[in-house]
Amino acid sequence: MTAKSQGIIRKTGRTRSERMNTNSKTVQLDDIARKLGISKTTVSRAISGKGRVSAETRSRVIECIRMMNYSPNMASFSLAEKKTNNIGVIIPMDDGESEAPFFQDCLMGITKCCALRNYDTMVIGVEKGDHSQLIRVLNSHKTDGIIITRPLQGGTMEQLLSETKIPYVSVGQSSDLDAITIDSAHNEGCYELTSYLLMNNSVEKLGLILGSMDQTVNRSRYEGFVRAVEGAGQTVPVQTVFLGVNSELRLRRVIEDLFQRGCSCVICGDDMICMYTINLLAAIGKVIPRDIKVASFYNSIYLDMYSPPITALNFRASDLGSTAASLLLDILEGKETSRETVLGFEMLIRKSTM
Amino acid sequence: MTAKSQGIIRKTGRTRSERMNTNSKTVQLDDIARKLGISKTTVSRAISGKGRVSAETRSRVIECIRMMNYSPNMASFSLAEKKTNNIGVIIPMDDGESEAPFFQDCLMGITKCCALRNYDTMVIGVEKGDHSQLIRVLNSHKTDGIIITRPLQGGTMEQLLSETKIPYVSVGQSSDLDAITIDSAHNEGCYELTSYLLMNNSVEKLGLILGSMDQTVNRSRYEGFVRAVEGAGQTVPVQTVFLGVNSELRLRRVIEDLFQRGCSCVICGDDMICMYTINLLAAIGKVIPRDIKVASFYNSIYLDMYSPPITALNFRASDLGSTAASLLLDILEGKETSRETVLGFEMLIRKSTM
DNA sequence: TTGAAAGCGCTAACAT
DNA sequence: ATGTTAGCGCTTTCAA
Repeated sequence: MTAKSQGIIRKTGRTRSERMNTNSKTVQLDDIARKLGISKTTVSRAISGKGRVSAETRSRVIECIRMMNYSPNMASFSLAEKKTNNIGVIIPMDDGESEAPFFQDCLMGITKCCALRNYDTMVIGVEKGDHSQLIRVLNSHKTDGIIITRPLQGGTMEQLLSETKIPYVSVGQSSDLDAITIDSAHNEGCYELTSYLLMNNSVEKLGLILGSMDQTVNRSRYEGFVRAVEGAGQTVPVQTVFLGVNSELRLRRVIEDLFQRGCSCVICGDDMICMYTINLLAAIGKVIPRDIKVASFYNSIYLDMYSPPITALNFRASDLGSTAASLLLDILEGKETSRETVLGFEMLIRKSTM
Repeated sequence: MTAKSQGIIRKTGRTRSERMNTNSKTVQLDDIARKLGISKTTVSRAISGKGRVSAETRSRVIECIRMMNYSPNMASFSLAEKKTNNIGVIIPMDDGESEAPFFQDCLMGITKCCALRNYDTMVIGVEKGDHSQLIRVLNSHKTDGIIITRPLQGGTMEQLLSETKIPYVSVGQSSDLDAITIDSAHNEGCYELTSYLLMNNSVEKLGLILGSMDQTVNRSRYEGFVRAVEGAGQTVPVQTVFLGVNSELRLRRVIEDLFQRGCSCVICGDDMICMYTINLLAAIGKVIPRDIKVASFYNSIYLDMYSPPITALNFRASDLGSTAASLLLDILEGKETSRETVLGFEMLIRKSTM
């Protein structure tokens, strides 16, 4: 190749402008219609499966789509269909609770399920009293449905969702009695675990530390606990039941109280509380289970790693997530779903209560 | 009120049909244009600020928008503007790594920053070798930009992104040398911590346990470690350096080796490895720091809770996230940004190495 | 400063 | 079975 003064020496690859031409003009319905000498309506029908298209045309379209690497523009689809193929997941962003591995696991389950069904997942962060992100998403119609991962007493979010008439599923009991919910059997699980400690494990003085009672899940836990205590013919040990414990400082005092009042066993409301508790116990030189037995109403991968192993209820957060997503997508597709789904639990009896 | 046979007794609230009328027809540009007796073009201009509108018209529009509770339909906006106001966040979904609190924290930072600038966050889960979710999102044009939270050696994701010509930011060093990156000073931090242990802390036999070397972050860590060792006039203790440790089983054997080879101190590559290590040490009755000193190249809220407190490098994952988002949004708005941003670290010297 | 009309890329009546 | 045409709700030339 002779390179004149104004010439360009072409490398082996394509030039920049060639690349631009190939890539920047994204192929769309019209392109493949023209290529095949048919109308875009037919192409659209071949793709969606709605309306009749001859088997041959369809396969030609399918083929061509792959060849030309076509994929539909969601914005135009959404505009025409009033459907985004997105769902929103409301996740708490408050410091102190948002760290809980539950939400991450749950989100994983949701995302995986959605991906399988051609949906995408939008994160909606809410802090206590700040629903601006949720409101923005609702107003802009960016999602077809919503999953609540931490329903609160009062149901402010549910109210917003109902007003917008957007379908939603709540992971955990909702204040909205009409809401579709998917929940772990917290109530039942806590009942079982508490009963076990009381009966089989002959614990005398039982303590309980629960987080914020704004969370419906903590109410379920408490109910299960109370049922078990009363079922064992005892009265709820109000002296050693601590509700609404939501700071490390507060927890520190609670633990002192526990010892002062002679508790031989303490149940922690969830994994985070339990980890803090274990840590605080170690810091004051107390040994589990010698000085005090410890159990948790919720397990997690982190809790799994402690030694001694902690007796706990095991729920699969990612299953909850994927089931929630599955339910929501069913609803969006117009299928009937049951109003309340409950997933089971596993009781892990381990050294911490022996 | 007299209720005739066919009469309806109206409760105090609005009837169902009234509610339907108020809510179900979402107000749009036309509505507020008609209400004000002007064209929707003018309304559009008043809102966007593009094109001249009289100050008075503008304020009337603004007022009316608030009154009628208007908010634009994103699908139509996107179609017209080729802009979604969404960004995608790629998060690893592989079992065993996706649990790391880093990604959750990072995501929080991203979401918060995006919300402030009127963007929403879409979760894109990738597993090793499975980029289908990413490809789907790219093809459908659901996001304006992408954040990679765990860049890998080889840069397959970066390649996909480059082909699509979608702007992206990588949290951590990228194989794509042109990529915009935001990173913690891992290299420097690991250098400092290792140097400290070697010099001030007079550790003789140092061990190192790192996760998968596919992750660019682990390469940075290793570089810092090596620099420090050589800077101290020593040679890298290959006998006690374990790279690519990515399972608990593997870790178990590593820890046995550590003791066999007489290590007096071990550095863990990250918080997850460190937690497992602490747990395994406890399980075989080893006491920190009496039997072995322990440090970590990455801190996290969970590690914070252990006792004894663990010497570690502290980086703020949520800051990384929000900075990444901020950079990406700047790029999307056409601002110039620096190609490489590095956030500092904090060295937490604690009991585990004393 | 404002309005009319075309167009973003798709779907869906309604024809043929 | 396939094509024509009219939107979906916004932005944006181009006129006035």
